[in-house]
Amino acid sequence: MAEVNIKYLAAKLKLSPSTVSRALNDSYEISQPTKERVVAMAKELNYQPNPFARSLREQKSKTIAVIIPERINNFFSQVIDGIEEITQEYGYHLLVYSTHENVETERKIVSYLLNGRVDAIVMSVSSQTKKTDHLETVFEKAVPLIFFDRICQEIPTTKFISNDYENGFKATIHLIEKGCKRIFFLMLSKEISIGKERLRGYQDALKKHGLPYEENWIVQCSQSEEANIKLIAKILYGLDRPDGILASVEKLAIATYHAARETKLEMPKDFKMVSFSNMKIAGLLKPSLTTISQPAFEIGSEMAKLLMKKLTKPNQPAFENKVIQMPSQIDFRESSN
Amino acid sequence: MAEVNIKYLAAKLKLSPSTVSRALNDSYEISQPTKERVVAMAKELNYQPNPFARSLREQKSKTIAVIIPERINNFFSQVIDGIEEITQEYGYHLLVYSTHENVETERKIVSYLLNGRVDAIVMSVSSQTKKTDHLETVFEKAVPLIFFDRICQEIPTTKFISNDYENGFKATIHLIEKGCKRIFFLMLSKEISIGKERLRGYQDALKKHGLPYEENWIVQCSQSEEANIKLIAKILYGLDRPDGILASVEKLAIATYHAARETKLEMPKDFKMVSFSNMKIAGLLKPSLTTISQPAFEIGSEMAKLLMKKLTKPNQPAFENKVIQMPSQIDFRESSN
DNA sequence: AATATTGATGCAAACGATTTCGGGTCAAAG
DNA sequence: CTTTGACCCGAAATCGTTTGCATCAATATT
Repeated sequence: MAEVNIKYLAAKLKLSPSTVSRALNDSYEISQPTKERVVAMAKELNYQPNPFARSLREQKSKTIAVIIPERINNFFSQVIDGIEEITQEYGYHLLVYSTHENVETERKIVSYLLNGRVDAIVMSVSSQTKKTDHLETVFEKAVPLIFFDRICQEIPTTKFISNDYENGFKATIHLIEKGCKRIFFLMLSKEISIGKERLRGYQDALKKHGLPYEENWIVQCSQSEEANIKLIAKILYGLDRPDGILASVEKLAIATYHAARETKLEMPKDFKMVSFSNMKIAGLLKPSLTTISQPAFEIGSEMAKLLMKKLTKPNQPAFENKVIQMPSQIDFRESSN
Repeated sequence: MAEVNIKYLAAKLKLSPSTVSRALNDSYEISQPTKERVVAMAKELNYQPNPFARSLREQKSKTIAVIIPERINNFFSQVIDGIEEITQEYGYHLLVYSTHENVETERKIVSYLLNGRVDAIVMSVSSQTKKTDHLETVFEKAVPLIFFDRICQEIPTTKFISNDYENGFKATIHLIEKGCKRIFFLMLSKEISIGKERLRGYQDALKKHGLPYEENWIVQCSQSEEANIKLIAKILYGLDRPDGILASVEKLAIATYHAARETKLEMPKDFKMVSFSNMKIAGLLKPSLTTISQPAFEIGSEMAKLLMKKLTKPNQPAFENKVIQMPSQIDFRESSN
């Protein structure tokens, strides 16, 4: 408990706390010899400035909050790795929260962060998020905010996504070219942005090829893995079952694999599938999965660069209200062949 | 910027800051009507106490650091989910750091945390960690510390692992029973604790069945995925190639899948494999993978419970120097059949 | 030679909360 | 009529930094 603080250091050096502080911060007001003396003593006593005192005084925390819908997800893990890559250089810390796709949790987390605990928030909204008043509050309180992947269009700030529309389109065209006529679209929720964009791409691709589609081809799944498997299995059992599936998120592709096992249907013979996914082992699945993978790490590092610029340089403007698209990569594999 | 603080609240209510503080903290010294008036006003103005002022005064941060070797790993993600499940009930925050299996990074991270920024540290050491002086410093500074999975025996605190020895043993026996005679053991590094325990189990199982093994059957892999694939492929190409593999961590099992592709060898025909892994989709691989999966979520939540007890109750003793084992589960699948 | 300037340092206030100490009121008890 | 104690509240110190302003000596300027 005998913490070595700046006062203790000052006493040891027979200087005032202010001089010590300035010396450690390399102020021009302090003479070179004094600086060296102070720095040496600080090192010797292993002095570590108290972060809270500093934060209180400076009104900044050197901490950034990252809010994601789920942790067990390669995409989000990679994004965080990308963020950390940049922020750690600047000595920033990362508070990571998972909403577990629950809006109430999301609201609670956000409310914890409005008191200055973090200097900025990076988030991907939950699939249940429809009302966005809690996010507007963040914006109004002038806490720098960046969205990625699951973005919130209503808030005028910078958002990072990949070319979702284009890839929804391309993936659908790919399935069509492979001979699919009845392509179903699996999505988590009508609310989330990426779902919508990918869906638009899907719809436009069908339209372009003059393929009609039924409303019930657009399947809304839930949070429960089991329920999703059941739902998809039911669809696969149906008389009017799909010969192609576009899964808008990884977990639905996995549910489809399980459903295919249950129904004893085989990809790509009985139906083909393409999925948005950042799974590294997509190529090792049976059958290997055709994926559209986002540049997750780069999305993270780009966001962090933007943040660091804003937070470490003086007089930075607020984030522009724009959407930055980073291209995904499509890897064709057995599941759609 | 017009932050509503306790002084502002006090002025509005024509009370002193101390009374407001007491009222909000439900002190017995404040009359019921006053309390209600204060709480109502606080709610109306959406007052949020400044966390740094509080932390500075209270000398605690309500924040816990979680340090893991890598983020893109189901096991660690699940552990963090388990930790969060408990800590969020208590209003604690989680700072998450990845060492990327790098000791230097680990040292740096740890040094950032010695100034009171966090109330406790939960960690799994990097595979490169051999010298442990930086961890001893944490212990000496009396920052509560818990290890899990990759533990550090030298530090006298509580550690959480699963029954690694037993499972290394069982997995090896299983391979032997399936007819394997030349079982190789893949590990990340000789340093890490779990590797050692799992290795002991492997060795004892062989010994029990009177099977000799060569020193070079114990394969030390690296951090580079590519290098690992090459190394394993080379082993599979060898004349004295294995007919069984026990992978002590998930990423080596995956590397083995890739190596098998390269060498055109097929599991389980040409060789069988069992791996420690928390992959959810082990059953969807080709071939599906026999796994030993740790109760990751429970390890996380148990650690968090212990932490919360220590941090929220008065006069708690330091963590006992003991290792708590939580049983893993083995799922037999095609790869070892 | 008197004054202005510069350089190096110290004093004290501030950041926003909690808490120790102490003061005042009022009713019941002595 | 005083004493006691319960009850309610405010002033001020405190946590560890940073920083505006004051101080004081030495040097530069006129």
